[in-house]
Amino acid sequence: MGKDDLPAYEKVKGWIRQHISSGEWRPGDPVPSEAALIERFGVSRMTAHRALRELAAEGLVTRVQGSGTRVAQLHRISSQLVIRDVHEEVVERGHVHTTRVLLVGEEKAGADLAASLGLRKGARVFHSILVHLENGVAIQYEDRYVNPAAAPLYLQADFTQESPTLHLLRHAPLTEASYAIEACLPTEAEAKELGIRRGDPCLAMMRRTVSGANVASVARLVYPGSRYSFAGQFQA
Amino acid sequence: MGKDDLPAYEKVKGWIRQHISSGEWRPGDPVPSEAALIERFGVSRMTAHRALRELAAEGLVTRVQGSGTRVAQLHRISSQLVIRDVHEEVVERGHVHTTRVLLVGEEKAGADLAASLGLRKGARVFHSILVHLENGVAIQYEDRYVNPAAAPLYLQADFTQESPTLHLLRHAPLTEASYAIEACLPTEAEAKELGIRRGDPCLAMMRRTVSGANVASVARLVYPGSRYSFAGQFQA
DNA sequence: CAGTGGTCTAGACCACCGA
DNA sequence: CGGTGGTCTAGACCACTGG
Repeated sequence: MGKDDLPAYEKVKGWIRQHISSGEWRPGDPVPSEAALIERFGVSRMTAHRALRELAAEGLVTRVQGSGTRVAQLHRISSQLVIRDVHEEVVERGHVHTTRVLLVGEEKAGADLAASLGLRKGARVFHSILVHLENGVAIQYEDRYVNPAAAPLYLQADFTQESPTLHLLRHAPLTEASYAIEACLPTEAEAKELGIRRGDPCLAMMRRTVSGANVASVARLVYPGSRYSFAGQFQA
Repeated sequence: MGKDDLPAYEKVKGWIRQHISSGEWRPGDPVPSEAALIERFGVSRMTAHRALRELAAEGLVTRVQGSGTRVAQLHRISSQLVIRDVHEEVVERGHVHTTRVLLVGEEKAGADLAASLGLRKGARVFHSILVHLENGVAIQYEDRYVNPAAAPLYLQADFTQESPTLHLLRHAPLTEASYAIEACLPTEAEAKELGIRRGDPCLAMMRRTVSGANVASVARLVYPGSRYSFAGQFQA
């Protein structure tokens, strides 16, 4: 069992994958055509086609109508960068997550902020500043602005029990997000709250989330460089 | 035209996608079954199935055999972080990429390095240090160790013409990679070559690539924080 | 022109879930 | 048990590529 009960298209995919990762078929080399696979595996064309189509979607082969299928030139290094709720992440490591709430309130948006949130200048926005601690050590300074239209109950939330990220996910399902990760030095306030020096490098993530028709939130998350890194991996 | 000549399965996908991203169908809500889509769109089951299967692969819906298809819980922001060849990236921005080669040579690996590369302590390894410039401005300091077994011709390469990444992709097709992104301060050498001050924060990426049975390379890539960021986005 | 991939159909059998 | 999704086939028409 095991390999025997794999679907036919998976067998075909595995066979091709093996020839590629073993180096037998080099980038640019032709991959057997659908007709050839039909003969070799005794499958229908739809099945052979699905195998090749999925390999193309995975970036392992390149297909050109009328020309054929070839081993892809560059296997890009890519990886799913998953941005998660801090609370979830810390708890999963078996550690204790606590939150220090520095500010929860309402403000009038300046021009830049209003533009980011898709609101008029001077519109009411919610503002929160928190520090997240892992086993008592500060790992993230979270400065967040929220669009009241997306999460009207934001100010009532108890952020020591429910993180802002979680509150937003619950009340404003995510449809779109963009982010940028930069290196920076902490502001004076950030350094003080994180318990680091002004000269200690930090990772800063700017994140903007959209829920349906509204921009839900813009946040700046600052991580002490010495205590946090983004990691990931990629497998062919 | 335009939307009219889309394949049927794309029309079905678009229709479902629209209902989800507009917020009309919330996470957990049921998505029309294959049978329902067959009726509504007048397509065959294979076509309806393909639409739902691809949406599931994209993470937009969840399918459970015997139960049905539902809108996925989008409770994590995730996005394809693509790590690309610097040269390609710069050229794509319409800028000029140049390289300053600081070192190309052979060394004996210390214990840590040997372990990373899967070699014995004291084994021969290739070592290169380069600076990549975009329109004459340094954007990346690349310190790389290469396993001779994976790329025997590494020392002969002209890195002003072919970046180390590209050379490795050509001679040692990528099968696996892992990375970590951190914030750090540059070393004295890095600061000097990048034209920044010792106190300027940087992004550092540690990258380890595997090709077939060999670890191909370990690299440390340092980016000036003021000139580079990793960005991405996620769309439902 | 022959060979390739892109799409689509109408049926089929199976495994699974929930009432 | 009926409804669901997972897989598969045999055949079809089309668009594109290359010699």
